[in-house]
Amino acid sequence: LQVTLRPPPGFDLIATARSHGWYDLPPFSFDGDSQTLHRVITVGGRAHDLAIRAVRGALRVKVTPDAPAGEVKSQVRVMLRLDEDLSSFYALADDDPKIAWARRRGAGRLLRAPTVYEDVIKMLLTTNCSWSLTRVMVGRLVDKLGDAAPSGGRAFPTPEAMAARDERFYRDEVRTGYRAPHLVRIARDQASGKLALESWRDERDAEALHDRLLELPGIGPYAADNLLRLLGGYGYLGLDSWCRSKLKRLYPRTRDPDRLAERMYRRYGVWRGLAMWLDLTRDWHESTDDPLA
DNA sequence: GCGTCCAGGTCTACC
DNA sequence: GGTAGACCTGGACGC
Repeated sequence: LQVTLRPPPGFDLIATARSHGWYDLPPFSFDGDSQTLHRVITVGGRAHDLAIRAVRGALRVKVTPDAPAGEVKSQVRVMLRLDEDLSSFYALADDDPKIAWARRRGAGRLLRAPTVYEDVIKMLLTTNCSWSLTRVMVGRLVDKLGDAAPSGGRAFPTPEAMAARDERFYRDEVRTGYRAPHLVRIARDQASGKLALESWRDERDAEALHDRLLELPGIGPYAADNLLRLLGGYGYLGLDSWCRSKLKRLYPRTRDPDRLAERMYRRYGVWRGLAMWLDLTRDWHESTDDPLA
């Protein structure tokens, strides 16, 4: 099956795919040579391969095996944020020499998973470790519990599949260390209905949502700020060791990157988290090299 | 080959 | 409300 989507004006697939590290974690992968974003999604309990390419202003999605086009389109729209309105952010950025490039480049849409659940689990696996360890932990989780697609790649595990395993499994086999009990609790609460993470996409009160994110086990300020971005709230900076070191590199005269960021992006108000992220990742969009290689 | 450090932090106990 | 210390893993680094 092949489906076609009409992206909004100015949309750029490459800038969206490589907007942050998610493209580097399965079930996403990005092929720089063919400029194709690959992804395994689950539709009707089965794993399907997607290959997403930009062709003459449209998005072409090859789906294997066939799946209902409407369901594929709706998952692609969520992942690529096709329905997000960034016009008021770009209006602010146009006056800022540091970030005015973003509109021209089509940057600003942050890639996300088709489910909030997947984003939460992955964000938890980025905490207190190197990016290479995040990649290893997510890879093992997907390999061991995800359903296989025709390509041999696997879908992200469902909450039910994850809930069926215990803490030992996440310690000894996925090797997530002290994060294991958090994974079990989030998976079981989501599978049982005690948590309803997918409904959080409809929450428009960013502060209330931020508070709820912080209540999740293993999710602290860094992870909550960044998850909120994936839910459409950009008012928090989500500073981590990578951001701080990049801020120091870009602005070597600063001694306190936290204060600098607080001051420098304040004018963006509810968009300040996005403004900072784009400022820090500008070089990712200026080169075809993989920034995470 | 071995020890140390720290990376896209969080939580608890204690002041 | 502020802070020290514990917590898994694996890659980088120095010796």
